[in-house]
Amino acid sequence: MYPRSRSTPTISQVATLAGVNRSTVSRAFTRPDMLNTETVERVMEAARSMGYVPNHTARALSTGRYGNIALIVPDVANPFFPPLIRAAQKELDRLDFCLFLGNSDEDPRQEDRLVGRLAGQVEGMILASSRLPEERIRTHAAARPLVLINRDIEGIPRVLIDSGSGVGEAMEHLAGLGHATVAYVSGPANSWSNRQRRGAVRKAADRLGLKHVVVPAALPSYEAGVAVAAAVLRSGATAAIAFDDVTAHGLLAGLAGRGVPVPGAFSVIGCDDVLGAATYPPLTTVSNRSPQAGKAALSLLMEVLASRSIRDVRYVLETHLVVRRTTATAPT
Amino acid sequence: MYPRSRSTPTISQVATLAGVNRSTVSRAFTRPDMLNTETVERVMEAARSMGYVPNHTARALSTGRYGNIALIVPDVANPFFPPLIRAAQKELDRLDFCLFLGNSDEDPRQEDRLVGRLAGQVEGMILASSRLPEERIRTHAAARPLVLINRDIEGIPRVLIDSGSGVGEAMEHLAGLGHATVAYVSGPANSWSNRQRRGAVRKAADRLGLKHVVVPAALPSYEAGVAVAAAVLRSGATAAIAFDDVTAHGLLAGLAGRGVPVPGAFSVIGCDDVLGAATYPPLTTVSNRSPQAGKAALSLLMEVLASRSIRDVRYVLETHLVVRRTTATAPT
DNA sequence: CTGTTAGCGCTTTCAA
DNA sequence: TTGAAAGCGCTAACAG
Repeated sequence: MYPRSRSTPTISQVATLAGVNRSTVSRAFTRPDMLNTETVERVMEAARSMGYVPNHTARALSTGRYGNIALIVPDVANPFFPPLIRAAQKELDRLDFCLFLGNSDEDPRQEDRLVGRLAGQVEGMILASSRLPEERIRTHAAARPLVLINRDIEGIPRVLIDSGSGVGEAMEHLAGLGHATVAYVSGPANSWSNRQRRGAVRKAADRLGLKHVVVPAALPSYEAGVAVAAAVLRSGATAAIAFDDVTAHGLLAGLAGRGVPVPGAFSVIGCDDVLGAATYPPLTTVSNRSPQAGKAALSLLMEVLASRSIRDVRYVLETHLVVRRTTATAPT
Repeated sequence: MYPRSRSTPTISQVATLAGVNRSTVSRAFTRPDMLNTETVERVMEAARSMGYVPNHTARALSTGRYGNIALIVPDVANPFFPPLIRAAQKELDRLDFCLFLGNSDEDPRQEDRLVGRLAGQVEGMILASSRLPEERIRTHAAARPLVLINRDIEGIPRVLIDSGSGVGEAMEHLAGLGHATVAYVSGPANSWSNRQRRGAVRKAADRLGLKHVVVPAALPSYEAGVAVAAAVLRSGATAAIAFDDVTAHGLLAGLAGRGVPVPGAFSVIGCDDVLGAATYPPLTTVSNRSPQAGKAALSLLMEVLASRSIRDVRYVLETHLVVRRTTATAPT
């Protein structure tokens, strides 16, 4: 059996033993400077002798300061997020905060549910790549400190990884290699990053005089990438930019499965650089800024917490093209 | 500013709107069966219209049930853990629990700090691949429900991924290919999995009449794998089994950098199958059971919570060899 | 400096 | 089936 909650000494018990009022015990722990030195000592001695530890939950309920924040992501297992989570954690440790992690499984309803469940025990939240409709996000943001990653909503503090810059470079790279039409393998419909990347492809295509087609993949997953290979080939493109590295990786496999040599017969570019040089051939991709995004989002959130007010911050992280070995001259 | 009273509706506000007592609202959420069906509906309707969600913290203070559990891992960014985390999350959602995530950064002191910080707000914790000394784990386990993953301590409920079975198969595979001496590239010194894998290599080597050498890698990381390549080559082995896929992947790169063709001149086997077929050549490895481990650990923890007592459960998940393309006949 | 007095938001007897 | 009332453990005005 584990010691029941009853067995944990409360502030009152300590107060009785020390012969002071409960508030004095409270102050001995939170503002010892307000108290007589020997009073503090007496209280601390009593506390120590009983093994008293302040109850985090009671304190949180009373102060509204939870010492917790929540980070909600669509899929922990998507390699884009772990570095972001890790970076956020690192900052939180310094601040003596705890981290709630939520996994929405790419489902807006699940995400909404998580926000609700977590709301009562955190001081603020970070929504990474939120799939929620803008209106829901605004509602939540009005109720509590909230910072967005890769979601661009005016009036809500947000950190954006501008893959547009990198995607632009990718298009130039492709144009330089003589590709005339490129396919964009799209990601989740309600993903801001997806819209941004699709837009960057279109804009660059116009600027560079290339043709482009959009080939939708259901989810950002390896399997979806494999499945989309046929459609990509059918599109008449000689190169593809995929929503992310995971999808690109699947596409690579799908292409290989159809006997299409990369980069000889077809060029592929990913996004987010999460696979490193692990694919074969090593994937040309757009750089990854997710750790920086995690850190920046946390700093922003802490600022908001400190000031108790929302500034309309829009923090943008630039990306660039990382050329590896899945791109080459267009086939003739 | 985030208005305090306006922000999150409380049970009282819902009660007023629904024209019932606070306790009735409470019951509508916790024991609807105790109430008149239409009362429940009226309350729920009011709650929905205000966006009311029960406050976890207040509930916890009142009931002593926190509805939170903590999962501590050495490194979220190590691909072994995200699937495990995801699996745990999925179960928790069903149970309406929230998940605290702790990242110890492979540092026992940090892990200890996390346990302390989290202890006061969770009903139980799961320590995955804990780097803590046994004595610290026992202390923590005595104070609260605790389940271990990949750490074998008698008397504490634990889920073990038996990579021993898979490593044994790997050794047989290598022996069948004519390799006479194999290197084990070891992982973190205080990792149970590492000890287990090293032991399995030794045992199989004895059984099969092979020679084996242990080559230590500092951390389970790509970089460490690259760095260890020279030592592996120097060891006289013609094949290596690495502590995990990430290390194996680095080793592959290190070998390639030295002009050693794999599998022609050297065979490599990983562990945990976290890279899928993403490496080149696709990595022969030992299968991954981490999602099952996450799910099992959570079930175990919930059992402990329900029974309020510790059973000495030792739940073992078997693994097997996944042959891909980094192993071949020993060079002559 | 320290005690008094209200709560924080919710659950849970005990009555009605 | 529902309401009234008493806390859960702690903090925070407000006195003194």
